[in-house]
Amino acid sequence: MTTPTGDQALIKRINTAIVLECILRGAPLSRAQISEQSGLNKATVSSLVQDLIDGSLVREIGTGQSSGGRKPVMLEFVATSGYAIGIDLGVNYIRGALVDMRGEIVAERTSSLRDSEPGAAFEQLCGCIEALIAEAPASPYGIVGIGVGVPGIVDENGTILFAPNLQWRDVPLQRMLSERFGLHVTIDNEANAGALGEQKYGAGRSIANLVYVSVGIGIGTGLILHKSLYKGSAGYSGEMGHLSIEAHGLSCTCGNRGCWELYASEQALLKQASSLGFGDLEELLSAADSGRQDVLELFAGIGEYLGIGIANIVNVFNPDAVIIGNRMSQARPWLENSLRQTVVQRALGFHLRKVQLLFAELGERSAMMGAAEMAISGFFSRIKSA
Amino acid sequence: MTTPTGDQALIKRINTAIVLECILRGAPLSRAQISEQSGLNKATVSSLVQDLIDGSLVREIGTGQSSGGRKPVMLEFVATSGYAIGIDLGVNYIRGALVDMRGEIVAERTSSLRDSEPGAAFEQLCGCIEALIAEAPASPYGIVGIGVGVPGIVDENGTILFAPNLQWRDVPLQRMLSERFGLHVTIDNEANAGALGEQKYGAGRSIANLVYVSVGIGIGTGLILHKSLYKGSAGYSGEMGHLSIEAHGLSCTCGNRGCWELYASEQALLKQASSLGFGDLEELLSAADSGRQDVLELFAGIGEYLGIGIANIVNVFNPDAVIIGNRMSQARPWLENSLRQTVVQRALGFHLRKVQLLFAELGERSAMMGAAEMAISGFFSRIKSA
DNA sequence: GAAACTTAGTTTATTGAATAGACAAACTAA
DNA sequence: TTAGTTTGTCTATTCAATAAACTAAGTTTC
Repeated sequence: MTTPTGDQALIKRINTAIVLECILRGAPLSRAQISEQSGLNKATVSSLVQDLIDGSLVREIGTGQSSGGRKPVMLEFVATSGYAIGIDLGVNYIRGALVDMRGEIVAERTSSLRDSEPGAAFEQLCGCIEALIAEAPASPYGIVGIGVGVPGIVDENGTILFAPNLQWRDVPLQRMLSERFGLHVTIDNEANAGALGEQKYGAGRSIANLVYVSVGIGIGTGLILHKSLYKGSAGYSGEMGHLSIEAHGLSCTCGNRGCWELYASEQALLKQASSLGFGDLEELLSAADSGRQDVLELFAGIGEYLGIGIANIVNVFNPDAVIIGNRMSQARPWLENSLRQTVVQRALGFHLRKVQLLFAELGERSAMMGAAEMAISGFFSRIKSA
Repeated sequence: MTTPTGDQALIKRINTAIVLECILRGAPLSRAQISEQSGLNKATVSSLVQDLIDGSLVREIGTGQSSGGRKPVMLEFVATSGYAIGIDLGVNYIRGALVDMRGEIVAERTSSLRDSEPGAAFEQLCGCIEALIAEAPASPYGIVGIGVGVPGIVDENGTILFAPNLQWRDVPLQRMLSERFGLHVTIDNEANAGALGEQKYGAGRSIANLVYVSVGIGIGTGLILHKSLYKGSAGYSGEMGHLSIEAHGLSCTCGNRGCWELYASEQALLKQASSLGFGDLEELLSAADSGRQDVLELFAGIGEYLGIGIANIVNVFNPDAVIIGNRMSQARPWLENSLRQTVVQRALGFHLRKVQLLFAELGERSAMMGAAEMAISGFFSRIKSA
């Protein structure tokens, strides 16, 4: 009633998960190797592997190299046992992908958001999802779920409480999508999705504690602590864009003053750049690329402010890595120096021994891949508890 | 080898823990009630309870009220099955307690630290521990462990890497104490210990996500996320005293600028108060108590700066509660208004719906009780895995 | 006050998961 | 060929949880 009680089914779930994990990590490997790596008895492994084969999640792919005895039968995860949809719903675009169970992209669609009003945007979103579903090959489990990253605060029921740049309030996107498609739907904010994406498929692969800093129009952060997303008490932690770094600085629409994102986001950059005659990030990037001094100084300034906030993050979380993602990560060449210098100057020495400063490997796909990962891991946790 | 594999012993450990948890929570209750609350079968509960009785951790205390059938045999946890030592090693004091397994204080000793040089302090600490051990009644498990909270950064091996106000560096306190006493020793920093103490025995009882802000000479924080201490990658997270709240503010010894503790700690208060002719916190408290206007304004100012940092904490962690502890919590009557006002003004509205702002209930005993709790929970996790 | 119900806790037989160890299958090396 | 090795399965055993029957000890009802 209260706590999940322990019985034999629990053991089996645990051990099945261990076996599956071994296969996912170790690519082609034999039952004997799984037994050795996991510490499980050979007989146990055989039995669990058989169940996984019966469940179409694993298959035999012929014999491997002998090392002086009987040849091993190699196993691999069946990446095509099902497919997941990952969506990055941006302020002015929709980016979606159909991925297999290993996160390989099978189909991808990007379109600009024609009308950000909730009703119209929802229809466009559904269109994108339908098109992706139509491209899915036949598979044992079909579409295992839909994950969506959104630029706003999401509660534990998948309702978008507030998306400032879309001007949305209280949009129950999870319910809407699951009613429409009859599939499992997970909604989370763009930064959490990005964090998951980088942790699973990108720069932070298998790092236990990392902070993903999504620097776009605003700044969002996704926290992965002890290998899992930390969401706070009501599901909306990580609003670090509104960390105050100047107690008596600029007033922010959030009610606070001196919020980080007023100094270090794309918006902050563009505001300063407007007096130089630049209108968007792309123009600034190419100007920097061609070496314009004033633009380089602009980027260095943003880098410094990013560093101030990141030093705070490092001091608070002592993470293994901080990953800078979203649009601003494209400016890496012109940010990195001043950013690193500031962090080294400002973070406590003990932390610096270990923390890595990384840039997103998936580029603009971090959030989309993370959204897909939410769907995939949702599927795995369902089959584990069934 | 890698992952802990699941077997029947694991089930038994899990279920024993569930049963014990029920008994710890539900005070006197019967086997039948445990079965109902936990969902475990009556027979299973009977068997596990018998093991716990054999292990002296639980005892029968006679029959209870019948509700229309056979009278139940009531069970309770044997709080005196063992004792733990909890120590708060301060900058200028040593506070220690002998507590039973339920955290009731059996004996307590406080002394001022005569000489903060590591060798001398260690001897005084050992003296305190010896005296407390001598007061322990005979019990099945004896002294189950020693927990120590220290004002500094501690690594995963219980070595004090750096304690600025004690001027200690690289003191392997855990090894020193466990060699001396032959007991299990846990060391953690004072803020982590305080967080644990308040979460287990104080204002934050059974709250899942809380941030304990220890406002003393400096500011430290202890993070309890998902009901367990979050320690970061190397064991020293939570250095929020060095969160920069004024990007271009005062220079701090840590290398950063505008650190929170330069504006909101006891040290900050005393610095401002010196021009008014006050030398320590106690004088200021009594002046405030007698209504001196300038002193009240001083406290209000500190309250505001505390609020600025706490608003940041709330935005970052979305905790269920923030608990203000250590010496400055005594100033609650004169801080609370300006503090609450600032937090309400600066934290994002969504968070405020849920977050509670609390003051430490254990007062100066938070860290000591948390240290004892570290020893007790260490004991429980040992008997679970044995 | 006896019969009928209720509740507490134990006993018994069963289920199912993991395991050790025996074993068969399939290979290498000499 | 023969000896040794490695892989994977089979068999008997152990152990924890469980359902169901059962004993024990009450209360309620008429």
